[in-house]
Amino acid sequence: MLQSELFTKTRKEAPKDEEAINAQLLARGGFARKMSAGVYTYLPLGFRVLQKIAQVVREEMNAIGGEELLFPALIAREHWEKSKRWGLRVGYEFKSPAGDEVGLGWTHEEASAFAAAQFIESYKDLPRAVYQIQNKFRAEARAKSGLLRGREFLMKDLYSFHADKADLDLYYQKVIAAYKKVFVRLNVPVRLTEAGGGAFTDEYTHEFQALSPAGEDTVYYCPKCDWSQNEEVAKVKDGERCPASTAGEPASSANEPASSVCGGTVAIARGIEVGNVFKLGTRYSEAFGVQFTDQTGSKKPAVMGSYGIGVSRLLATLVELHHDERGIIWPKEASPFAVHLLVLGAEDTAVEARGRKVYDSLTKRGVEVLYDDRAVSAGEKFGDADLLGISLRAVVSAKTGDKIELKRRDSKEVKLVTLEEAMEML
RNA sequence: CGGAGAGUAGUGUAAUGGUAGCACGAGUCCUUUGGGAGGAUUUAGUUCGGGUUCGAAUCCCGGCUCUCCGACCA
Repeated sequence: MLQSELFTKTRKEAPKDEEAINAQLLARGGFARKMSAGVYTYLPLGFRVLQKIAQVVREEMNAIGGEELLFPALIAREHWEKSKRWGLRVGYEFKSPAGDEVGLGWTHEEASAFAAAQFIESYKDLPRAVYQIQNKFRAEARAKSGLLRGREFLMKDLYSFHADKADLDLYYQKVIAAYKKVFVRLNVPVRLTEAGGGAFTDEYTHEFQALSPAGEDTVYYCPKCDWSQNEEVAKVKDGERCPASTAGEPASSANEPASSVCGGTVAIARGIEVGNVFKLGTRYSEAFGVQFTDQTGSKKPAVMGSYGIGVSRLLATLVELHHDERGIIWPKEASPFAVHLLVLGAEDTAVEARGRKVYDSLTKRGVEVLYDDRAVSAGEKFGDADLLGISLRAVVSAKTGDKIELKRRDSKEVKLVTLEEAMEML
């Protein structure tokens, strides 16, 4: 991609109606712009990041047997009525000019159960898991924190169906493991945190909390082990002894006797909820008739689970977690391009030709390159490179001779390599 | 939804009752090219509706929008 042809431009100053760091940097870089409170356009650069994140999520969901599909966003009132979730004042609900009453999907337990009911008939059809990556709509009373809490946001939601609770428990742990992989790949350290179920379930649930001052949840956690609870369910406060019975064990039960051997002291921090997992039981399968015949010939409702990752929230979280005074620092797997190639002094035709050759060679090899071919000063190119935060910067100029200067955005080190060496690395 | 604050060229800001100014951006021209360079020139604005006043960006009332705190919430 030639930067001179990019749809967006960067800005030196942040819009004054954005206070959150994620919104400021994303707006300045031309990744995303607000259209109204809590509603953002993902511009080409931001959309690329979103797709990178989605791809990581997709790979890990596929790895645990998830099948991707796409549910409708428009869900008729009758479906919400079945699960008694019409009129909850969580979603956008309205009557269309044609007279039909619909709710925009703020979650898809109804849609997934409706679909599953049509295909799950026997214990041989279980377990199954489907997921989608789709915009969710929520009537937030107050959108805030830039892209962290919007009224329309991109989410990955996975729904699983099981013959019994034991199988759900097994899959629940598989999803947790898969989520951990996602967050490791995206360089988002998380705490698996116990929490309440909100409008989804009465059971205890788990959230993946990325500790950050920008977060809106309050998390109690133990720095010495994995124990972590959302304040909405926490029975201890900061400064108290860690209630975990064993260090390193996932925080799976609040009711465990506190025969503490961890010895840590509970700390408090703000957290961004980037993922969550729910055991739904049979509430939705009963409402929608997701039934199967077991080995003995009797009919049973499937046991369900649902699991979410906020894809657009993750994008904002990445910015909150990884930035410096100059701009964003994208982790490699989320970077909109693999390489940001800068050519300096391109009015020298020899330099211009070398820059073009590097761009063509890398592109031909399948490397995604943003090529800054603009006729602007070196300072402006460097400034934009730092702001855009592409994980690897390459410079071609009179100074680099036949070589290419490489610098990772998250490092100060630069090294000179040949085009061949660069091709090897990428 | 309760409370607070803010809306001035594309962007960021000044002007507090008396000629709407500056910077950046954008256009044209010249110079410049390893950390947002310089000069010349052009462009473009008071959120909307009422009111007070000789006169309103400025004061008052109402609407709309945005931000922040709270409630709620992935």
